[in-house]
Amino acid sequence: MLTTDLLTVGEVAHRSGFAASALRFYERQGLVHATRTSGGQRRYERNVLRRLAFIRAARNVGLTLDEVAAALDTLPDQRTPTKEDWSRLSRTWRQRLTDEIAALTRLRDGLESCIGCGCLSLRSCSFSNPQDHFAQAGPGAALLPERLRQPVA
Amino acid sequence: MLTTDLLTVGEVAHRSGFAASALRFYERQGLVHATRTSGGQRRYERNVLRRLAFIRAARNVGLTLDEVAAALDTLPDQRTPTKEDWSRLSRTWRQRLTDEIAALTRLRDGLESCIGCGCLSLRSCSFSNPQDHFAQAGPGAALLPERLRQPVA
DNA sequence: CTGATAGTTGAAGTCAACTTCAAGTCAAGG
DNA sequence: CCTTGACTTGAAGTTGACTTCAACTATCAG
Repeated sequence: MLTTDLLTVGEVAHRSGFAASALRFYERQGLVHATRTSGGQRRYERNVLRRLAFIRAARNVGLTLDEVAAALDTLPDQRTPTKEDWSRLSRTWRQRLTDEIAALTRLRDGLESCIGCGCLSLRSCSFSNPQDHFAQAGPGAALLPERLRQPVA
Repeated sequence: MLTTDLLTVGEVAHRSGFAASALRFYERQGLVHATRTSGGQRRYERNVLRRLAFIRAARNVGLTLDEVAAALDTLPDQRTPTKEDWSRLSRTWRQRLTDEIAALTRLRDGLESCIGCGCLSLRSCSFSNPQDHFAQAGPGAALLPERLRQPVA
């Protein structure tokens, strides 16, 4: 490979929309790879852009970076996803989105039927208790899948 | 008011589904209030349960605690929300849910039309670039409203 | 060759919403 | 009175996904 078409971190940052610091972070996490110049600076192959696009898309769907890493690991030898991979992985994502949409819709419709009833504290209120079970959420960031499981006593 | 119907933090925790530590945290944040025994232990009035149900419902919709606090502040003199208040506030929530559902649906439909096309890196891919603008997200937890705005370059 | 611009590192900070901890104090049944 | 379980506090830790910082170093147009 010629050095001619290698990208600097700044170029990749600009073209991918990720901050340079995020690219360094992703590298530490093993999500992307870069070669180095003799002076130690990163040089990226062009296909990193597609890989980053894949990462961003996965993040948009709500995958954690660990999940993204796992997904990328299912690809033989770290290659950038092909059409087939994309199709396979995106089917899972579609299901995830569908589930989230369904959960949000249930929540909204429960709210709809609750407006004006003031029944917040009742167990029968579908808005307060969208999933009918008493899961305890852990600490940390409130992600969508978690917050759809919070019932009211 | 008689001391008879005041609740301990453990009782409130059990009946509200919030951990006792969360109740203490909410008190520091000014979201709930408790009187104290001569020995310094918390005693809650029964209506705190409705207030907590309100908080949980708001959290389920995706409001931050700051937003919940702001919402509770719109209630005259710290009283527990009435039917009217609940109705008023929940109308805003409904819109929020509707927006989130719409955003997720757009995302999924974009994905749908992209399956098999492998077009991830193209600007025209509605899945990679759901909002057609180039917003930079801040740090911190990936919340739903944020992650729907992440485009791919 | 030089100066501006861009890149390097590890460590520490950020944010939200809590939880966990250590070291002790209170309440109440027996 | 005593024991046991519930309660108290402030400080620090947790999680995920990064960002910021300080103190250098590399690259390259002119």
